[in-house]
Amino acid sequence: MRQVTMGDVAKKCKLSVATVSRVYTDPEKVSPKNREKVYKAIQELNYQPNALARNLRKLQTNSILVIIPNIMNTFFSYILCAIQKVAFNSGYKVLLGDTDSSPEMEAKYLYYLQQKLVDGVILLYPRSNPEEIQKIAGEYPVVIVGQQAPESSIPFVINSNFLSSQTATEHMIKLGHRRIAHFSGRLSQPVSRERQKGFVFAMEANGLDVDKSLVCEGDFYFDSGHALALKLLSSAQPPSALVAASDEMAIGAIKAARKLGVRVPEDFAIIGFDDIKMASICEPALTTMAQPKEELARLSTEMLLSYIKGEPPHQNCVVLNDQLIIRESCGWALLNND
Amino acid sequence: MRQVTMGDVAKKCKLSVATVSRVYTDPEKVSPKNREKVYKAIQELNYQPNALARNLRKLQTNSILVIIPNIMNTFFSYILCAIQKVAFNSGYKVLLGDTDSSPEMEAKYLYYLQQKLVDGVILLYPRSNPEEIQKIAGEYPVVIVGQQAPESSIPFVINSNFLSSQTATEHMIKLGHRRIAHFSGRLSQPVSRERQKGFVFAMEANGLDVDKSLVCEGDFYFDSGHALALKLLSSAQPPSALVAASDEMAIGAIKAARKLGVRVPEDFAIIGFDDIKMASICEPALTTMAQPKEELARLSTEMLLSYIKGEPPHQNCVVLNDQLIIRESCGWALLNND
DNA sequence: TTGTAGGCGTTATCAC
DNA sequence: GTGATAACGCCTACAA
Repeated sequence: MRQVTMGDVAKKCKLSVATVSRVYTDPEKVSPKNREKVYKAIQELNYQPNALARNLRKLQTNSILVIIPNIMNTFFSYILCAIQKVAFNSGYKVLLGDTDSSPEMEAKYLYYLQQKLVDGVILLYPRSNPEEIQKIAGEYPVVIVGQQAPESSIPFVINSNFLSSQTATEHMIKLGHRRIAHFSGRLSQPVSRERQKGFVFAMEANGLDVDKSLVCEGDFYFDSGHALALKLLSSAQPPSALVAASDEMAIGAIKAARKLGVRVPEDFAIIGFDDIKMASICEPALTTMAQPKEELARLSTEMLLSYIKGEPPHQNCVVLNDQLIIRESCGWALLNND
Repeated sequence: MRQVTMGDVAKKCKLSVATVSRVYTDPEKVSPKNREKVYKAIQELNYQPNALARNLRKLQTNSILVIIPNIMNTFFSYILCAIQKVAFNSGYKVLLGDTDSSPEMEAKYLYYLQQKLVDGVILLYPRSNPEEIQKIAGEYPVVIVGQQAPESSIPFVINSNFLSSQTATEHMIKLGHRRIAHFSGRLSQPVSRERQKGFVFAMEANGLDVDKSLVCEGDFYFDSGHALALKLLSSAQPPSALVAASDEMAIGAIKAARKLGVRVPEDFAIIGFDDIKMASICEPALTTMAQPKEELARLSTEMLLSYIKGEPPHQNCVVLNDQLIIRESCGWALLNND
């Protein structure tokens, strides 16, 4: 069964394809009478314009690609969801690029731009090297989320990692902790380094020793937090508090503590980062630095879309603030109920 | 800067576009010498074939659309992730269609098929009415996951909802419970009805009364489980056990119990459905019926792709079995440690 | 306001 | 093995 084309519609209502086309692109330019005729023919033939042809003609796809480390993490899936909503409302489709945290996959996805498969890319927490990214992003619309693009003009949206990590650490210090551990993500990632620096800075600024054995490299995932906490808590001099660079690691640490019979927050206070869904549900509920996920998503998408349309962007680089959310895992309530 | 086309490559190596094209589609048919020339020119010009043109010419996109109620739920995001992996390995791209559980959105996404934006659709847990779906699925490749397409020939992959719900309920009965509650999803969805029926069947088959006030309609989400449990547990005759049709609702119920000082599983045993990530992490860890997510994803994708390629499918309808995963929330360990 | 016709960049079918 | 050339279905000057 051959596909119904504009030609068929045109023939049916004895008008030219140009007129039919105009009904879609600029209905005002068609006389009401003919417009009706066209609508009727479209209806009768159950015609739908072929997006492929339109795309080729206009050399654009009206779709964007979201490159994302791992949609299983609710932090990412939340952002993805928000991006899709904004994009959809602007008539853009979202192609999914889950990289499973692999730089190679990331690179492969970036080449979709060269193949004209998508009009632009939102790159979340990139893992591949900056040159690779710059090569593509120099020629096509790319917005990076969660990482500053150093010495390049790629637009980005990030949160205040250094500052927030500092805030989290100082929260623990205020609660009286002196021996505080920090779990970072892979230090190959700038985000991880920023958060670690914020921790170290806060410690030193408050005249506290940073015990190197308590500053550990994880990978943002649950298992690494679990393993690290297990090790630290069974050591000779366990810390009394933990600043984790992700909620997943923080929750892993909670589980580790429970396994060892260490009470949270009484014996071991924990603060996370991200505010994933599980943070409010786990036991005890996790105190955390909430990232402005909605804003991150909305702004980056809006930036990308105006970039695609060639509009001058309102802003190229945005730094958003995180928010400390106090729940149970840090012992604030304990202290303040006394 | 004009885009580099095949013509440019052809000119550069003094060959025809046909030959250049063949280097991509059928390299064997080009003499090794010319093949080299073409590769070199491609390299020098940094040429990438334009997918739009290719798509139009071949009238296919090599991409599929996954229509999904809510990617924030790790059950769905897990499946999505698995689908994407299988699709990617077969050279297919995945377009994301998060419907936020809205039938209208679902319908809109289905029309991507008519617009030739995608070659096929995997429809997860559809919410719109069967006629609507049938209209499109009759003409284009569609595979449904999680719902049987009654009296239509749309291929589908489901799990054994009735049976599994029965298994879950009988597990509770074996543990000695008599007054058991059931939380279903929206009863407008077949999945919900199946699971509810399985519960009722198991109760009656074991000679137990089904107290209507304990058979409650939720919506699969956390909040509904929380609210329903709160109500039931504060009633005059609270149940001693709960069979929930989703892990989210089950975890909501755990939280509700904790809020009321009801111990899980000692005073209130709970079993969930799905085996989302949080199930193994929450406190107490949730006993649940694990759906074969990986299989669901793999099979549906393979079915869709062979459907798209016009191959005769190995199978049109697949029913997979769930697996009972015993953790802490149902009290099995309690009983068996005695 | 409407119609004609030339692309958009590729692939596939012919001849050679 | 290679090269012209006609589609694929739509959009948009330009002409009428």
